[in-house]
Amino acid sequence: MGDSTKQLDRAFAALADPTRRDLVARLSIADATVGELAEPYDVSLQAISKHVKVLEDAGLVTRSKDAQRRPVHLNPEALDLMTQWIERYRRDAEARYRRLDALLARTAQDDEERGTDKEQAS
Amino acid sequence: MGDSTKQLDRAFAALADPTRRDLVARLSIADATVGELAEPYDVSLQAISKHVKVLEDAGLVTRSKDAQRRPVHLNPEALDLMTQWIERYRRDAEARYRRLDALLARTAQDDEERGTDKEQAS
DNA sequence: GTTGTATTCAACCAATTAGTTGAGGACGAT
DNA sequence: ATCGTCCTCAACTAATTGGTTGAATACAAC
Repeated sequence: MGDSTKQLDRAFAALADPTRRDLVARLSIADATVGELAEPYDVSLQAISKHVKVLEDAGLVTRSKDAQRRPVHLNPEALDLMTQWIERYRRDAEARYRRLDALLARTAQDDEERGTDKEQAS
Repeated sequence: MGDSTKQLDRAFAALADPTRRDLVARLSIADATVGELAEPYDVSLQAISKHVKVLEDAGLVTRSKDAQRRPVHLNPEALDLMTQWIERYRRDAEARYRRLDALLARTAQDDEERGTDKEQAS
């Protein structure tokens, strides 16, 4: 199992939680310490610390050291990895459906021209 | 809690599993029945059926009825919803870091021009 | 050195999840 | 009507997860 597999596992799992998505949204505006991040929620500071650790293990954020503070910093490259995975397959699927739609439209037009309603093209 | 919140919860959680990501990858090529999907893996058919249900509850796939078969069909729009969420915040973060980098570069240049190496800007 | 602040570690609990096996439902073919 | 096929439902298990509280660490400041 490739290494990027586990990375994607963790990244998608990390964003599956609404609190963690909210943290990411806030970190896209500005870096913040764990304490600052925890302030708006009515869960314990430790719970938020855990959430940040999940984001960190997923590679979505990094932490630096500033005295006893640990400023959390969003890592856009990890987000980019996710979109690239998704977009690859979304594009394939959409291209396929466009081709299928075009084929169906052409077939329907042919039928109409021939005045047929329910025939096999053999 | 918004409705799109739960949708995103489920979609991200669904793609957090490597087997389910593999299913999505294969469905981007062609629709397939549960039996066909299950064939390559060495887990039970029921396990794959459950995985497909998770993808379905997340809105990532739909199922039609063809006799006793249930062809599974990838839904690119759900994937699009995910990329839109991610890209919004990725763009914000990257724009912010670009601005910060530019500022730092400018400051470093100013320092150099003044011949200073480690000074506070008041 | 003692105090205060910022954060993590550890142990625990309840809920969820990915897997199993066994039974059952829906449908086509004979 | 019965048989085989495709698939889901139900019940169970083991592992993971999001939350809790209490103790410990790291550092600045006094």
